[in-house]
Amino acid sequence: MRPFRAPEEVIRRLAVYLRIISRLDELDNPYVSSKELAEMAGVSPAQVRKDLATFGEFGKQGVGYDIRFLKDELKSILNANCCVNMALIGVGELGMALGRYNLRRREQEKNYPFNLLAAFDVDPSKVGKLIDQKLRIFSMEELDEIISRLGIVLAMITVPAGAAQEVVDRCTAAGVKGILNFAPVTLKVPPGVRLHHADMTLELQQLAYYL
Amino acid sequence: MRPFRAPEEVIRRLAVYLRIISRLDELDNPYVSSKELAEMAGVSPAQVRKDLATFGEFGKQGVGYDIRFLKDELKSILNANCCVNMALIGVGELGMALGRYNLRRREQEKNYPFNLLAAFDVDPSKVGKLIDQKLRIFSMEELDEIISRLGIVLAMITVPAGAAQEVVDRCTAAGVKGILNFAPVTLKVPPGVRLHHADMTLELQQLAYYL
DNA sequence: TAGATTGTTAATCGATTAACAATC
DNA sequence: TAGATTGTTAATCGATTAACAATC
Repeated sequence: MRPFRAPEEVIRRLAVYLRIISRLDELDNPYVSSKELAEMAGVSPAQVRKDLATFGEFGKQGVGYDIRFLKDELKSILNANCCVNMALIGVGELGMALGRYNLRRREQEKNYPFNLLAAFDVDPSKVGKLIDQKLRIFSMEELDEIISRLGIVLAMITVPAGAAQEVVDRCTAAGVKGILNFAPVTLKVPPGVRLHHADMTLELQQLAYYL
Repeated sequence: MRPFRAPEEVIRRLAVYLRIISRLDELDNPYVSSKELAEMAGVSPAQVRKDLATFGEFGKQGVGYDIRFLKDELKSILNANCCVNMALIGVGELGMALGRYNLRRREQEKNYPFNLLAAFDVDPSKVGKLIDQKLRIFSMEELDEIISRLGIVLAMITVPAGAAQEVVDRCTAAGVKGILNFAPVTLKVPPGVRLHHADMTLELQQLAYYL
């Protein structure tokens, strides 16, 4: 049990490498070189080797990386070989679209690890309904109990900006360890909880600068 | 004509600062200190001063930053005081949700700079329809001509992963300078074009690592 | 003036790149 | 073996933090 955590740039790229080699047909060629992988990921070969070396020695000199082996190792590093239980907080239009997108990928892709188990909304007319005959919408009052009971560790937050901090506080208190926030607002989380942003407007503003 | 481009970390934080001071009431207190701004943005005061100093001297020693003045300066730096013409490529469920979200913010927020002018989809049953009685869906064949004619510089890509690269190629050929990609795939863009990713699955995979 | 806070410089930290010995 | 490619070390680059003189 080491408290070692790799830098997030490395983890992001590992996820990209995993996506790429998952699409490679290992029957065609069972090995891939850092040069090839780098080309497909849009980074340098040295970066690929450095990133992988963070977690071990996965390659063979003169040959490259065994695709099937590397795939399994990356999945193991990224916790992508087990189920990750998730909740969706806020079933507005965006939340609904993201929720259904997730359910569909979960059905269609074998080994898609993200398992959306519960949705929540303040609107009483939505509570009790099912999304795609599968995902139940609970009231906000039930949030703490459901999250604890179902062992939910990740939450996607698609509530209005003004409500986001309170939602985050309640989620983390109930045991959520990672949050993906779509609301255009800065949030605080307790130590040990990871917060990522998927804020469309912030991305657009960055793009606008470089015009 | 400045060939100077600030690092994207700085630009992202400037966008955050702008969002924060836009919510501050300058009648309450017309000045904000780097300490206060840092607290609200979740960064260090030194970072705030360094970021702002990249573009000029906006503060007064012993006093802080004039909120209204800083707001205008940040808007000017980020190109957020003029209209930015955008297109939406791919009107699936996610594209529809993002498009409508944008139209709504454009209506409700004065000075929201992003102007969604056209949507595109391959599905003939969607072509010709309007989204929220405002945004017309064009066929993919019309993409090049519409983008050039309307002066569209940013594109949000919400097509399936397999179609994304071709869409990007056509957009950039037609004059698009910035792309926000929602498809789970690595893309190549020509020099001078900026590409950002808003890939939910990649974010979730990163979060899963830190569990 | 005295207290506060900026702008800036220097020190630190961390990530990327380049190079190459090890070795399949 | 000869050629290829890894894992790793050292060099480079860039970003963050700390400290403080300038000055409102």
